Parts: sequence; structure tokens; C-alpha cells
Amino acid sequence: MSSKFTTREADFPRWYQEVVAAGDLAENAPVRGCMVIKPHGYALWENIRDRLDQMFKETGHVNAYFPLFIPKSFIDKEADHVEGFAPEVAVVTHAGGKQLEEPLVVRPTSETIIGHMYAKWIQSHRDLPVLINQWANVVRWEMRPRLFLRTTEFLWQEGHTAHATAEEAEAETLQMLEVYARLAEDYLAIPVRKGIKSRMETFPGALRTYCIEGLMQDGKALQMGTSHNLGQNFAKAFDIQFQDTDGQRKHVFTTSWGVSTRLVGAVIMAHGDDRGIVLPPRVAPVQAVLVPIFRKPEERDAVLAAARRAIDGLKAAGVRAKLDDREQLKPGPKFFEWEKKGVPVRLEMGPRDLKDNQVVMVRRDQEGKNAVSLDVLTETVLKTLEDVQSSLFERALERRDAMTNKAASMGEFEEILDGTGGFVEALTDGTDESEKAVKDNTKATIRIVLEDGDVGGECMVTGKPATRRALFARAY
RNA sequence: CGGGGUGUAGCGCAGCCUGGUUAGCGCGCUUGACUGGGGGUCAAGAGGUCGGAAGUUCGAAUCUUCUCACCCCGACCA
Repeated sequence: MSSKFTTREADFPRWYQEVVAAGDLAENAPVRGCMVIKPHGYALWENIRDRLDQMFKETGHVNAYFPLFIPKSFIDKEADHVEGFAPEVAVVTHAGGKQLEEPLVVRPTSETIIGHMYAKWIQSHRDLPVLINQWANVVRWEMRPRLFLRTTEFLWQEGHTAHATAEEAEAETLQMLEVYARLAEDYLAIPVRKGIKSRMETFPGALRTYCIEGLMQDGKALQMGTSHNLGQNFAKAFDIQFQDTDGQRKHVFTTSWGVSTRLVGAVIMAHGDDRGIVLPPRVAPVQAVLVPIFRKPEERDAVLAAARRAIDGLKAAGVRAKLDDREQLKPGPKFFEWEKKGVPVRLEMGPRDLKDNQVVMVRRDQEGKNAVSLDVLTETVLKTLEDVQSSLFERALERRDAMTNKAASMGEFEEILDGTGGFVEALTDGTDESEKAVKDNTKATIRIVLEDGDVGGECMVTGKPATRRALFARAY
């Protein structure tokens, strides 16, 4: 019954690695920083992807695909963009057995190539808005890779839209932030803080960056999605213009927004326990697993027949249910395996249960076992899945709130960070210098700016009158 | 790029300092039997260019030199 994992409390990063491996989600590839996403991990990503894709379609977006290779000169066209991405870009200099005329960048993100295409596609206000998303892999050379959280190659989606007015672009940016927040909270059961990034944390080339920030169990923040209002920066760099109703040629306003396979890491770090991964039912590839128990052949036949009926009932009700009828494994090892994989509900069915017309049900998020009559199995499982979903969210919310504090001075600020960690709300004078000083001294960064302007009080760094209220945290 | 470390079976390691028969251990794997309501037991097996190269030696996983790879700690990021 005891766990073999390093506990979260003892060493969170190590716990994370062990749990990812034990849950059979992914492993490191021969190339440093790259990962192989295994079937169970990929199924998890597919569920996130499918739900998001549906949400994008519901908000009027369509999918397209842009190429992996981008002429290096494209990246150079937007000054902030080059500077921001230069250190992590992979460049192809040779191909076809010779040196290339112009090096090709392996996309770290696709604003530039998409901007180039939009310049061709957009002529008139009648062509707007353009609402395109793409599912793709991108490469950003990483020095400190961590499975799912930070990998050199990762899977993501990037939405790229173009609009006639600044207002429309801003509305789009905020709308997609909302979509991300809903995905995180309703689907991944992770409460998030929504907000705007400081200038220092803004996407290279963007006017404004909004984001959702989750808090992990170790008190560190995780950026779970970003939505950028790019203003006319890329429109000007790539000359994306349209003729408006007034006859004038104008630059469009663009946005971009993305979430990645990092979300899989978020789910693990937000909900996992010392026995392994715990998956919210809505994303779980397997929501309920049934482990049959028997000794003699006649027991086997009876149990398996009843088990198949139960599974069929669950599947008919839309539950992603699985019968684990592998005969080479005893029930015990199966229990541990599914537990490590995070399956929300486990059912055990043996001869004793058959006699009583019941199964034994175990919730992944709780201790203990309960008997459930076969007559009400399907509705009980459905209800339990909903319960697990909401209690995971509630638990994460309580943890988050308990780890959100205010600091009035640097002393208090550091005390909180070194104690419980988590989000710390504090006042600063809003300068890059103060923000940098906090980062250098405490490793905490501004996750979101809560308010700029007349906030009262004084800057915790300089003591000058404060002009900004922000949420800080140490982050992944 | 600066500092520290590791390469021996699929994985994790011992052996090296102090050279000496067929290079071991745990887990995993294969076959079989007994087992089966929370990680079972027994038996029999398979699996190795000891990272690579050169050298010292009668003899090298072990000593020397070179080389390659990877990992950890310090500057960025969805």
C-alpha cells in the first residue's frame, strides 16, 4: 500500500520525474531536451487538443497549416522579435548536400511566416477578420529541459488573427484568454489567475501579452497560456495592409495566442499525489477501469461476462471505460498500474461481488472503497466522475488561495516566498529596474500586473510612491 | 561557456584504489508450476565489443594518455 515515489514534500522536481515515468506518459529522447510522448501521455494531449479545437471552432476560427522552415530574414524583420528569439532558435544551414543560400530557421513560433502570407491574402476590409489557428510543433533550444514543462521541441496550437481595428484585435485577444481560462478551470480543473504581463515579460514584438497563471503544489507558478495583442507591429514589419471602407490603405491589427503540451505538466503538478498522477475525469483517457478478480475457470467466465456487461453499460452512457482482462497480471499489480496512471475511478469485480450483485468502487482522489449495486452502476460512475472533477478543482482552488498572500515590504515578500511560496501581491514603482531587482534578489517574477496607476502605498524596492500592484511568484 | 561528476546486460548499480580463472547483484525479460480481493513463491533460462582509440604488461573493466558522450550546478523561456 505504501508508495515508492519520492514524496512531493521531500523533492518536488524528483517526484515529478518519477511520476511521469511511472505513469507511462513520456520519456527523454536521445537528443537532449526532446521527449517521446508515449500513448497514455499523447491520449491526454489529444483530449486537451480536441476540446480546445472545438472551442476554437465555436468562436469562429478555422485551422490551417504553415511550414516548419522559415527564411531567416523573416525573423529579422521585427526588431523585438529577433532579439527575443535569437538565443533559442535552431537554424538549418545545410541541406541537399550543400550550404543553403539563405539559412532556414526552424520555427520557434509562426508570426513571421504567417504575417508574410497574410500580406498576400489581405487586400480589402472585406477580407477581414482572418481567424486562423494551427496545430504544430515548434522548436526553442532549451538549456534546462523538463518533460512537458520545458522541452526543446513541443506541440502546441498557435492562433493568428488579423483585424481592421485595434478594438477588434483587443476583443479577440481577451476572448481567447477567456477560452484558455475556461479550458484550464472547467476541463483541467486548475484554477487560474488571468491578467496582463509586465513590459519585461511581454512577448517579443507584442503590444500587450495576457496570460493565465496556475499555481502548482510546490508553490511555483506556471504560465499555462498566453494571448498577445500584437497591435500593428507585425502588420508594419510584413506590410499587411487593407483598403478600408473610407478608401484609405491601413495596416491591420493582429493577435496571436497559444497553449502547449506544457498543460500536461500542469495537470500532473496541480493534481498528482504521492501515489502518482491524478487525472481530472474530463481529460482522462480512461475514466473508469474495471479489474476482474477470479481463481477458478468457472469464476473467470462468470466474472468476465458480468464485467463486459458493466463496461458496455458504461460505454453506452459515454464513459471512457476499460476492462483490464489481462490474465498474466494479478489484480494487485493492476490496481497499482492504473493508480499511477491517474485513472479517476477503479472498479473491482470478483465472485463475492457477483453474489451480492455489486462492484467495489475506488476513487483515485480519495482513500477507501465502496460497494455499488450493479443496478445503479452507470449512473453512480457518471456522478462520481463529476464529483471527482469538481473536488479536484475545489482542492486546487483552496491550495491556491491558501498560497496567495500580500507583502508590504521586501522582507515580508521574501519571507512568504521562502515559506509557503505561492503568489505574492505587492506594490512597486512600475519600473523595469525594480522588477529586475526583485527577480535578481528573489527569483520571483511578475506573473500578472493587477493594476497600474494610482495604487497608493510605496514601492517595496525603492520606497518611492507605488504606481503598480502586481502578482509575483517564482515560476517554472 | 565556467565549476563538479558519470560511462559495466533493457533499467539501476557493485567490482577499479591494491591488474590474475567462466565479470557480478537488484529490478525487468523468457518458460513452467503453484498462486490470484493491493506490488506473490519456486524452478529453469536468455541477455555484456566493461563508451571509443592507443599504450604499459605474460595478462587490463581495473594502470597511463588521448577522445567521445551524457548528467548536475551558475546567465533565457509556452
